[in-house]
Amino acid sequence: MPSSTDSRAAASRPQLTADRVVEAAAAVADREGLHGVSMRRVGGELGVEAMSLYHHVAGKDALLDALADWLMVRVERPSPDGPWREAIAARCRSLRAVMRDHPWGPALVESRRAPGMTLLGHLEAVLECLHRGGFPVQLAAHAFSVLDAYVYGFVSTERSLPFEPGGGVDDLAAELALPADVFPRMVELIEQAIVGRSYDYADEFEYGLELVLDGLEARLGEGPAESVAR
Amino acid sequence: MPSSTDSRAAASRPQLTADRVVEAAAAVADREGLHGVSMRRVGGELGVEAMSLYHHVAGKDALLDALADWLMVRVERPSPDGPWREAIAARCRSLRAVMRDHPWGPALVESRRAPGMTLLGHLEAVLECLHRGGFPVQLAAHAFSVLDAYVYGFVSTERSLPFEPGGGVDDLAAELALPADVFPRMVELIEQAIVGRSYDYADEFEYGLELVLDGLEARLGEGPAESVAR
DNA sequence: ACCTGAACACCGTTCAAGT
DNA sequence: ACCTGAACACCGTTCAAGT
Repeated sequence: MPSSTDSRAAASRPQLTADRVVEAAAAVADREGLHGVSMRRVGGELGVEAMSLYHHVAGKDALLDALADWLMVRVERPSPDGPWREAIAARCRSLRAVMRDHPWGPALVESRRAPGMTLLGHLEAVLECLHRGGFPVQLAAHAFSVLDAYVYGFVSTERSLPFEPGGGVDDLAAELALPADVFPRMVELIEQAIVGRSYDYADEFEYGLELVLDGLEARLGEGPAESVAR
Repeated sequence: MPSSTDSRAAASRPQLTADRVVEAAAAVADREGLHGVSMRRVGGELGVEAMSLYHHVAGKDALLDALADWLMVRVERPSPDGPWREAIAARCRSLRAVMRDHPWGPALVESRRAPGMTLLGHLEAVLECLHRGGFPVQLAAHAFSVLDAYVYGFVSTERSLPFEPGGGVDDLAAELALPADVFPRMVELIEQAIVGRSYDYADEFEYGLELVLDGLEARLGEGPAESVAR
């Protein structure tokens, strides 16, 4: 038997690494929300004391930075080939899907100060895709800004809206205690737009996405020369 | 001298009320960020122990709900008269201005589960404005969704972007350690779109806002009858 | 080298006690 | 009625000590 790797616990407990720490943090966040991600609890997830984590991550802030990176790795980058509109639409849907699967995502990304390398690489891929699609630099900046604002905003507001997607909507107005004389438009919207037709909030996402893409396509067609000159 | 209001401290320290507690919380948030809003610190802001707050707010969660309400009170509601586009644009700019003045706003709103009465009243005003502008219910729902997603998303992403608005941008690429061979599009964007012209991120907000409003106006013009029928 | 126990300065909240 | 001190169960982080 070798003498260097003979610790008793090593067999049942694989080596602690930065990656395993981040993975554990993601698991805790998925289960208990961003609020539940504490050094002690992430340590517990790995069968280790909280203080052990400090040998692999600089601190909680660094761990959250790494967790934000973990999230962006999961977002599909737009393929630089093929029509830009399809590629960009696909990456926007992917971004939204990742945030839906990990509801703590928007709040985490929002709380981070500087963008990580994975996020920067992702943005680079988006810009490259737009560039090949014929977007001059200035218009690409606009496109990037409005697209990301829309997608992040959508996933952020989606959960705080009065109607919960997929939930029962019959007693919704009653649940919110929305008197029809004070909130007539709101009650009307809930009744007509949700009750009575199979309301899927995913359709809402697509509607806005197409609206934004239409706007960008129109401005792209207005003539790239003008954008470059001014 | 009256006997009911003779406490010594009462003169120097006005009555503690729920409103004053929320106001103090806002002051702490403005000064130290959302992270700094603790019961103990809000109490300290009022010259009172943390436990005293519990006589006026149910707990920290209730205090944060009230703080989110405090924020929405400051957002200008769209006037129901006049053209819808101007009214809606003004309220979007107001929403953004409030969030700029209180950078903890997006994270706070994002963290709240259910919308407060002030937010509901605000949404009602937006829907009423759109209704008078000729929006059928379904299109109003779309408009409301895409507009709020854009505005919230914009203020949320604005602070986590690589370029800090108003800051020095000359050494930006170096600061981010962005090698031009790995991030060519990014470096190009920073150089051409920011350095060399007076880049104001406020313009970016207007650009996207007009794009979204253009899209809504076009869909409104396509014929409201169709939206109602389907 | 990697892990840990004890310790420090913080949290939100409860509760019995003060006025 | 309103305020508070002590207490409880938590935090992130440091540091000296273990192996």
